[in-house]
Amino acid sequence: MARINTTQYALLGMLSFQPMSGYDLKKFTDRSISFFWSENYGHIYPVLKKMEEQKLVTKHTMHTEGKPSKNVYSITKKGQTLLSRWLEAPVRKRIFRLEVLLKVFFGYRTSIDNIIGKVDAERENAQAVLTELAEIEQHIGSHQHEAENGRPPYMRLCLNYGKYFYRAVAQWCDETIDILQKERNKEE
Amino acid sequence: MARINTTQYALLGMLSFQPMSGYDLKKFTDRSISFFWSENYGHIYPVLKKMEEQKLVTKHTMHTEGKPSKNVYSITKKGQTLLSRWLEAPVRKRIFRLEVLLKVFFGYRTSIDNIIGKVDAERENAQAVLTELAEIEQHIGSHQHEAENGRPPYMRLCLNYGKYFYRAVAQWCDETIDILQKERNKEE
DNA sequence: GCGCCCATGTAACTAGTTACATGATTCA
DNA sequence: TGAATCATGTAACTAGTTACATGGGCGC
Repeated sequence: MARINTTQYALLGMLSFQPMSGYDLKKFTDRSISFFWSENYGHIYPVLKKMEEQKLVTKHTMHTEGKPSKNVYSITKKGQTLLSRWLEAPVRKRIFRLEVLLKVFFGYRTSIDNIIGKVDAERENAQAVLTELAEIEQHIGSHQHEAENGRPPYMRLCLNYGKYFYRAVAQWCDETIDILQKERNKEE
Repeated sequence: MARINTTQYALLGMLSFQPMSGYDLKKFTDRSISFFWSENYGHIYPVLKKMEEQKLVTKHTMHTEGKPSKNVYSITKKGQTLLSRWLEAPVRKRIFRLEVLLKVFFGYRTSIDNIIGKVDAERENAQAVLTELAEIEQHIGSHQHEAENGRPPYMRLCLNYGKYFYRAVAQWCDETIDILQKERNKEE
């Protein structure tokens, strides 16, 4: 069985843009694609090491004045080939698990107010992400031409997904809170 | 650190509706809440065992004519207390990882047609889930009164989430395919 | 006789998180 | 001098998946 390490492909993809260190990769993830992807150091460093052994990346130590030196990784030809093959493979269906819906589903075992609170927290989170997305959009807006350069606006398409998704979540939260508040009033 | 085993709470919640076996729990998950939750045997059985040791559930062997006998688990008082506490705890933020967006994001490393194909598969999946949700809705529609019995329609609220979410995904897919097809035509 | 559903379980593995340990430089 | 940022890494753990092993009963 082919084992698929999604983190590996995420790192290879980022390195296909430019050589980066483990620290850089984490920063890039957190700042640019955090709304649909995350990584942590405890996973990044071991995977980089493994990829170096397999010659998918090469390591170079870089010294910058006034900063600790760092290990910068570059993707190799072999790495690029592997990345391309992964991009062509079908997307694995990952059944997502929504803890908040599990709590709503078991709502009978707790108070309506508790559930309303949980949904409200979800709403606030969705709003916060939407704000964040708007900021990223503004930021890439000013670099649009350099970044896209006549090619498909892939970053923008990802941002769109975020907007569609979190807007839908916010709407559901509003509707749900409304329904639950009416239920609560009925009880009184 | 308090360790949180979400599967454990999912199982406890389901057992709070009625006593079930490992097999029943899997069936329930697949048939009723698969659009936002999943479990597999390799996780269910060990967790049930662990919960029995901790006296959160009790096991009884049930014999049914013409069927293999099965181990039916019931939630205990202690289990109910733990479930309530979990329901009141804040929802843990689980950053979801969307493989399809990762592929879109790395679109420059492959062909537009490949990306269009991936998005199209996503669209078909969303449509299929929407159909499935409609079927579940129809099914619970006929049992509405018994199930909800004047209490908040929690199942329905979960279904609504699914509808909002997959409709949003389908819309994004349509829009994205449209944009990418125009890009492809530009290239020719 | 075959395929499907019922039913339970383990072993091996892949994936991902959290906590800890360490230490440099910059800036207020 | 202390907080923030830069930078790398390991150990221990939690979570989740896949494959395998086993076997009975039902309906066509």
